[in-house]
Amino acid sequence: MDKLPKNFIQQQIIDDLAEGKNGGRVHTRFPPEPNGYLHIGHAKSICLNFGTARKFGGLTNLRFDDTNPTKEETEYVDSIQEDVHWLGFDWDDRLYYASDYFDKLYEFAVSLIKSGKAYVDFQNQETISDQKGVPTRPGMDSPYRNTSPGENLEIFVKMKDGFYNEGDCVLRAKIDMSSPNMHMRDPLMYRILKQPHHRTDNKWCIYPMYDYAHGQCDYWEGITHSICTLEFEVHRPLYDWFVDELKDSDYRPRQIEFSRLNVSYTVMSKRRLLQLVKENFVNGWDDPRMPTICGLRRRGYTPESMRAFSDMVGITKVDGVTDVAVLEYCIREDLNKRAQRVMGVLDPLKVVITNYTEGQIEEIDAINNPEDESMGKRKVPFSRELYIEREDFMENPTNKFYRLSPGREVRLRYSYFIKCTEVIKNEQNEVIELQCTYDPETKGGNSPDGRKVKATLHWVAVAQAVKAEVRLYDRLFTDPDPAGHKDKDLLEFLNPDSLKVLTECYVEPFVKNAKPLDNFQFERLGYFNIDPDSTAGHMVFNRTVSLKDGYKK
RNA sequence: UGUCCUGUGGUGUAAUUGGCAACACGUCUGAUUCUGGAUCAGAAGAGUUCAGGUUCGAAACCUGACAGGACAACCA
Repeated sequence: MDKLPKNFIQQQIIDDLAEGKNGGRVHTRFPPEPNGYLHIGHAKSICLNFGTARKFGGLTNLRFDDTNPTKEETEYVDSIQEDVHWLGFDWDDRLYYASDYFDKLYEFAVSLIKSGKAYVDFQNQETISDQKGVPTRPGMDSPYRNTSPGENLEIFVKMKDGFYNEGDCVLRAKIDMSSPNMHMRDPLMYRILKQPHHRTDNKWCIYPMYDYAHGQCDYWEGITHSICTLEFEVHRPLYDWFVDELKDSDYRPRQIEFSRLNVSYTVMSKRRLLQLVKENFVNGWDDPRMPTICGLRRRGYTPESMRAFSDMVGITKVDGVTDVAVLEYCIREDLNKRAQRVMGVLDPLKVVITNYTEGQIEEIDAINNPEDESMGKRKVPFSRELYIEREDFMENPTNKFYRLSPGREVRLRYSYFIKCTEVIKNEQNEVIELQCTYDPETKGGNSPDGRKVKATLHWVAVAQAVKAEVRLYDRLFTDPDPAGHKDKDLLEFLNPDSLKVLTECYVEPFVKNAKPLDNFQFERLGYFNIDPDSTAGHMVFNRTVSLKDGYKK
């Protein structure tokens, strides 16, 4: 984590340091608005902010950007802190809220009014908007633009004291109505919202706008590098304008923008994620199909894999879409080294070993993780009646299929070679059972005569297996860039098969005392974890990601 | 008919700041293997959006096009 790949932001920090700016300090902040759950794009920003500061021996604050009480809730504040911690980062005692600065922001507004740089505008929203003009044409001055500072101050105090109603008036900065940058055309600083705030309750009825609050909060916290996403690029002159009015030393925070993360086959905007939750297209913010941090956590992703992903995608100003395969690579790579192996059958087909003694049970040695010897071994029960994966049998095998078929010998992992002698079907001509013979000489999985088999199958013993529910997830959308079509609604691309619930699955008894979120590899199938819905009597697994499959039909 | 930003293999990034385009994912071979996984070895795939210019030399600098994005919430 300490040696992130070099990127343009680090280069700028190096340059700033070389110029001796800010006394050699590096101080960043992660400033979410508590209006939703964090997603993997935020994870990238968290890793960038905390990781960059750490690299330069600096600090990172967590700050809730809570300037709009109509959208913000304590539920989100709590989940955000949980997610940042889970990712492996800590802000020590530097937890801040924009609302901590409401008094100071008010005082600063008063000083701007006194120096004639802010005024109260009583026009309605539509009129103000019309006067702003359009990007290609200059705007017009408001008739309230030249109200005297004294009068403005009097009005602003009344605004704060609740004398006016929502929409009656706003406080605006007096900058430049003909600026080519729309954000400089006398931007709003305060609006009236007669709404309780999740932290300040009813103390305020005027609330600062983001643009008026952010740079000042950065300044008061001693932030040196205020990293945000590209859409704030055009806000930077305004950020600088307020900081210039405020600063009283050489220190100044600097805003740097990078491109937000997009991942193929999913969406990354809080608004759209909220829609998926509210309209029940998913089962909540932590639905394992969601790109939210809590969703990915529930799905089985580890903090390590998410940090690795964050490092891999890099930091630039280029708009693009990262292939979800990169994310999947990161979790496979991590879990391959760490996950406990176990055998589980998702679509069971019964196998009876006709020459195996009825009632006999053998405890077979199995390796817990071939990538990590220190994880040791476990015992797996073997008996006459087993389940194998239905797709591991083909009655009339194609030439690329080398698993079980009539007359063919394969290995059951860690146990014996078996040969299929008979296929039993029901009236619908469906295969319901296989009769096989085993070779007692092949115990442990190798034949003393050196004969080879082409396939090794996973299996579980019928009587000892734990019955489980397994939830298989597929991409939420069928289009690589579902939000990227101007003419089409995102919902048109919802994948109807993004969730498949299997209720007749069997897993070896080893998993019995596992806890929610524990990761496993089901051999030959993929990585699975225990869903929090799981109970002692009803185990529920999520498939985090399948194994790479080299078998092409 | 504005301002700002961005254009490098399929994808994401890199190129020590002007020195014959590198890495990762993905894809495809082969070896190996009691996971069709992992591992190992290798391959294909861009001449850097285009056109000019500066230079011994340009992905990088300049000019001009073209393409994409952001900006006209009392959202952040």
